[in-house]
Amino acid sequence: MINITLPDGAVRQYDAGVTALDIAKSISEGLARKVLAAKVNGEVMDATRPITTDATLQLLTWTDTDGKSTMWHSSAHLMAEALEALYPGVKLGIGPAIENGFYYDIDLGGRTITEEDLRKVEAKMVELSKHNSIYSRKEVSKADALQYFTEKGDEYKLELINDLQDGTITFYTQGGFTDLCRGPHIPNTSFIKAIKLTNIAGAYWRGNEKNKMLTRIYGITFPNQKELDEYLTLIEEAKKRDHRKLGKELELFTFSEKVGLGLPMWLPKGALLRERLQRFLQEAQMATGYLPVVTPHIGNKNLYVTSGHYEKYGQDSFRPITTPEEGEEFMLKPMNCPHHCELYKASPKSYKDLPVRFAEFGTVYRYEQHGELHGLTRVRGFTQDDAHLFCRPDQVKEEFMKVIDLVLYVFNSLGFSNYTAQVSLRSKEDRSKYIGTDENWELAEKAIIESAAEKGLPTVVEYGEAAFYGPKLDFMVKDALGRKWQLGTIQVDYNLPERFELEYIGADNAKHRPVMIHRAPFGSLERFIAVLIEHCGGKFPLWLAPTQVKILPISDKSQEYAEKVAAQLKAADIRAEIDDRSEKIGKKIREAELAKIPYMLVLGEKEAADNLVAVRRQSKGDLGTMTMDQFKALVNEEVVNRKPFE
RNA sequence: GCUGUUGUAGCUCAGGGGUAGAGCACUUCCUUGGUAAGGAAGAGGUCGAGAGUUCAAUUCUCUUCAACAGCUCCA
Repeated sequence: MINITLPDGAVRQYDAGVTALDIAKSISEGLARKVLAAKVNGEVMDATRPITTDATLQLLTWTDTDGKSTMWHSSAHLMAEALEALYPGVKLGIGPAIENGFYYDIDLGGRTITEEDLRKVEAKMVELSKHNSIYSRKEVSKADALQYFTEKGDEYKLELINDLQDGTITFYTQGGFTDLCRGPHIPNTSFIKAIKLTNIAGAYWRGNEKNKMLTRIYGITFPNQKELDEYLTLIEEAKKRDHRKLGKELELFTFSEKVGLGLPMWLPKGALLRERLQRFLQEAQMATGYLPVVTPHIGNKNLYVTSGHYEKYGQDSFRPITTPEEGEEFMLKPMNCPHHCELYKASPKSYKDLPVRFAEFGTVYRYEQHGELHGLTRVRGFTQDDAHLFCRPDQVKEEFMKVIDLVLYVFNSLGFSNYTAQVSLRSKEDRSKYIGTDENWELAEKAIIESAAEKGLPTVVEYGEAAFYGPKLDFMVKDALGRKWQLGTIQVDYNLPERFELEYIGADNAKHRPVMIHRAPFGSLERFIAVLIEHCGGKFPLWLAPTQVKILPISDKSQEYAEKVAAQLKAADIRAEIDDRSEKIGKKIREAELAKIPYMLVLGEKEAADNLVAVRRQSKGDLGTMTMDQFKALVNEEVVNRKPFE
């Protein structure tokens, strides 16, 4: 007999070799029907695997993340089975579960697959799922595994098997389909009730752009149709919040093919929003000892040779600008750090001067590959809310933590609560792409890891994500469709100070090297605003709204009063516009609602007679009448407290 | 950059080998209306660009440019 400890602490006894599914059955039949997989001693495995020793057991169902991903992984196998049935000879790459659903990379040998084909594959999957095929696990020797896929003629699987250790290889079979797979899987295909293949895309084999591009089919499955419908509705809703769509509708920004790809242009309303954000951060920075600086948009090529950026990015960047004079080359500024290093050198520094904090909203230009461009989140010209802190080694941690505070202040003020803090370190394998000594890197990595830990940030560590000159702490936020974007970033850098030979005179009257901290709480104004738009669905907090109040006279008779009210609001620093068209009040309200203007003032003869305003709140409706002073106080209170728009 | 999809009026989209249509927006006129669309008339497009096939191309073919999805990349 073995002891099985359940999540509630209860211990039950079973014969050795019992399966999680058996245990579920012993608890209740209803539970057994829902079990997708099991977590045994912390490891997720098939609910049908025998358990032979004492263990802790958690039964995984659809409500568990691991339960979902097990089902989606099994769904990928089901899709592969359907694909083999419909497209004999198809070769399979990998087919994992992802955050929302699964995909399988396939090689159709020159054939293409269309959206309509996906519907056929879906239908085949539904048909196969009804066979209630069991997912059965089998351990195989490397030789047998190689033989199986050699006969099948699937070179991708052979490549995968060659990288595996003999004795660790397992196959899973359901229906007529067998795949190389570590598992785990759901007990049988009947759990998969609702299926949607969402899209087709290309993906390089093993993520390497030198390799062949396979066809990737994405899909998602659910245990019932209702949940699938809800999911699809959610996606539709999310698309309505897309910043590219809202940016156009709310007249915030635009692009022009003639101006160039990835070069956003800000329309008046968007520019106003940008300026509000800029002023907000400037004020916070002035309060914490930053000094504003301004540097030019171009820099001599030698500046970037010194910094190392030219060697690293010169070939993949905008080409240098040449002058009529021979031999002079300038580059569009792709970052502000080298300029700031030279600013630091403008005067000798004492240890008493440090830290020096140079801040600049610096517009930079980077040649991003065509296919990477994406709305405002990935562009070729953008403005960083950049600053460089030059400090003594003993000040690094304190300064770093103050920057974390500033980033969190910015995020909190805008209601960004679901970020992840990512510690981006060097790749463990390939170190050739980084500059500087191991010693400096270790110092920098240590400073970041310790600071983040002391601030209690929930962090994830990613290797290979560091900048070439130093590690980073990145604040990642998701857009409407769940794509992750890096917003705030803080980087510790021991390398550029060395390359630029930055110095300060210490208390010992000797020269020392300062440490540099790069930081940008927004990341870039463009990307930050993109994510902000998607977060609030275009309903900006009042303090940021380009137009805060729309004044809606009921008829021409109230025009004069409307203008008087507008003048008073302007004097109170409230951004208001009058809708003086000869339209009915219902239409004016509808359009102001759709434009997501926070407040509407409906003004007719009644209001004019009593010197009042009838206030309407966007998406909330009529708030009744009040005096101008009351309305101004209402607005002011909301602005000062930076209340989020509900 | 790679794979796939798309490109028709300012916007959202329909159409289709015989040189184009709707709704909204826009202009003018009527209407002066009290909390999510008042009415009428008008104007607006070399159907992304180039080449080919054809008596004839916006429609078919090829090339190219751009957008979108994903991959790769991101100082």
